[in-house]
Amino acid sequence: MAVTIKDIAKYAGVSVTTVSRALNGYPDVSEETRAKIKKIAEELNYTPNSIARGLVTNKTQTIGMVVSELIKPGVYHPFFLEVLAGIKAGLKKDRYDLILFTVDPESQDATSYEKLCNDRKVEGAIVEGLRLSDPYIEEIKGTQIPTVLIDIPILTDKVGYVSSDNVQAAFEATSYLIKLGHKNIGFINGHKDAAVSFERLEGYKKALEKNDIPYREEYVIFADFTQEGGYNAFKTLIFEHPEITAIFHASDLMAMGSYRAAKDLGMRIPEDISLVGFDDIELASLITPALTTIRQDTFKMGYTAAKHLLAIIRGEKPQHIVIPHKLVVRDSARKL
Amino acid sequence: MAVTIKDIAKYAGVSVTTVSRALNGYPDVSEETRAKIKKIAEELNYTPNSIARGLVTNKTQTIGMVVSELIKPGVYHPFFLEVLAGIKAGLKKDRYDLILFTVDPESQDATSYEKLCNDRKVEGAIVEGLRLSDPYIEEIKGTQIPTVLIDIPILTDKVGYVSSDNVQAAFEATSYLIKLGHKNIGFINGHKDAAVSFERLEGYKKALEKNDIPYREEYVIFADFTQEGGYNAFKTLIFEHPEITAIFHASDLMAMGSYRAAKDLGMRIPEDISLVGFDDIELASLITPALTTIRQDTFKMGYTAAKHLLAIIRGEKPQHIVIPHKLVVRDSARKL
DNA sequence: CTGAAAGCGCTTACAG
DNA sequence: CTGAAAGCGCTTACAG
Repeated sequence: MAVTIKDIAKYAGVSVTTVSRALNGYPDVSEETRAKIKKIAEELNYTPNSIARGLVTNKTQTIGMVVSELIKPGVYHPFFLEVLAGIKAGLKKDRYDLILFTVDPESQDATSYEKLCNDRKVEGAIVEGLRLSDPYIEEIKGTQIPTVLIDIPILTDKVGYVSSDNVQAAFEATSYLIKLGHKNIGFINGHKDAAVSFERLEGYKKALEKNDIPYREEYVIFADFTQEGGYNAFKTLIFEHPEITAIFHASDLMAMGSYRAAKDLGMRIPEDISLVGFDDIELASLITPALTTIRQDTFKMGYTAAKHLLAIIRGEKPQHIVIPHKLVVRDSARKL
Repeated sequence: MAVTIKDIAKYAGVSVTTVSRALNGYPDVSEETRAKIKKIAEELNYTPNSIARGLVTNKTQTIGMVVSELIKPGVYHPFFLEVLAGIKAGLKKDRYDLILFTVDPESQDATSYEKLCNDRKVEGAIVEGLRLSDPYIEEIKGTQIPTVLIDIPILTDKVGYVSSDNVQAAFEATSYLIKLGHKNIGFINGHKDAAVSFERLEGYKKALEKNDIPYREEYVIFADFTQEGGYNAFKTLIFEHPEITAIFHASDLMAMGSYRAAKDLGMRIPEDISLVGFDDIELASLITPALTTIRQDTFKMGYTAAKHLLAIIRGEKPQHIVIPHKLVVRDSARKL
């Protein structure tokens, strides 16, 4: 049906060996023969069969992307798309293709991480959005499959990861509020099943400490990165600690929840309460007042993850790569 | 290296033929043999090599998703993720995997649609986000590769498509404004390179016509589905036609632009101007006032596209499948 | 510079 | 119910 290397060989009057070598740019074939073969290949509209090649070379030129819960509201949802775009961009030059795996507890029962990757013979995988308690996490710690994680700190001889400097970012956000004159600063954090939550908490604490503001555990609420979580946490914080004048959030989505809660309580932003978010999702600049937040370069996270994965596949040593962030000052926090 | 069917055959003392048949559930193998083989396969942690199987069966159990401009702001961006989640869900039962192709003018010069699909031997493809002027569009009209498009009307013996009833949806949105008492209704449409723009325009016109309101071409502005486009279009409409009391938008993103423009002009929503959007992106319910809009069931669009593609691959006849939409009334339009 | 041959891991008529 | 053999489309030592 489709034209094969064999057809070309027949037309050109050479062996399939020569055709293969000519088309793959091997030097040991005369330019004349190569030209002839190339011309015929083009005329016949030949497309190499990547499956057949994959079988013999044991390389598929494919990497996997493993994510959980694609559209359930969660940590990574807001910028999944940008990370994905970054990954695709990072894979482009080396002509790797991307196969997308979405996993859930049910599928994970049936298929281990290694099996998932081996079934499709991906040469490596990028993993995003898994909770720390996810069964794949333990497996990845011991895997021999080249893997790069996003925002999940695991480093082995085959596994690296990419993330923002969450400690530093949270430190900057909190310091900014302190510089504005705030002393009673709440923190609406993500859930305890994400490494970033602990890192951001650490940054928050560091900023307080550096400015001699005592850390008060009751000012910190672990929500779940969602809007609803933020909404409830805001109310709790304000009811129980009316002296709070500013709140730092571990995600913009949770900050959106605070906007809603503030409105419900008749509080004005930033007159009555100053808010700072994390992520810089599209919404952040569109809402009124525009949200001051930490921008993560999510495209670059994806791009870097892809490049690093390719490097690991080539045999380089996995690393933790830090992607620069930035505090974006808008209108949701005021000077006290 | 990895364990193969041959290893199992050796351990079990049978031929590879029998192993293959036992593992694939063929009936013509004794239960005793099958049990033994299955047990050994499990013990050896055997994973079938899908590449090898693909080579002989000429089936890859893979479909492609073709999109352009993943993160550039555009029509499909706001709900790409949900469509994708729907596709994954639709593919799950039949155990098809998804390989993601992103295309741009440069890549399209080098690789035709057929070549893109044939290179990876995908059994079919779902296409989303191509402009009508995209070179792939013409190619898809003549392709023999099973294809399902999203929001792009092409119907051949191998190509079907899935979309909302855009005419009806725009008709309902406009009718809603008319019922509220509005007579001078502007329409900020998408660009002319999308089929949905023309369909929505038709629905807008139909609603006016049905209510004996003359259609005024100057009330319609073709923007580009983006926030900036909406912002500029709003200003133009309001400056040139201050009698306008309501505006229907072909996307929520453009409606967001109108929110911003209204704010800049000191106009209140809905007191001074009533707005209706299209899509129901997350933002729509979060912004103040919450945006009245048309909700598209984008998850279902993806799910249906996947199921339909599988059907076409099985030999069924391609169709145009319509996904139900819904007018979601919130606070951005008022009774006149 | 070129070709014959083996082999990648599987499936599938065909024969028994 | 089971096996020997051919073959899917390619790559790659090896020999010349």
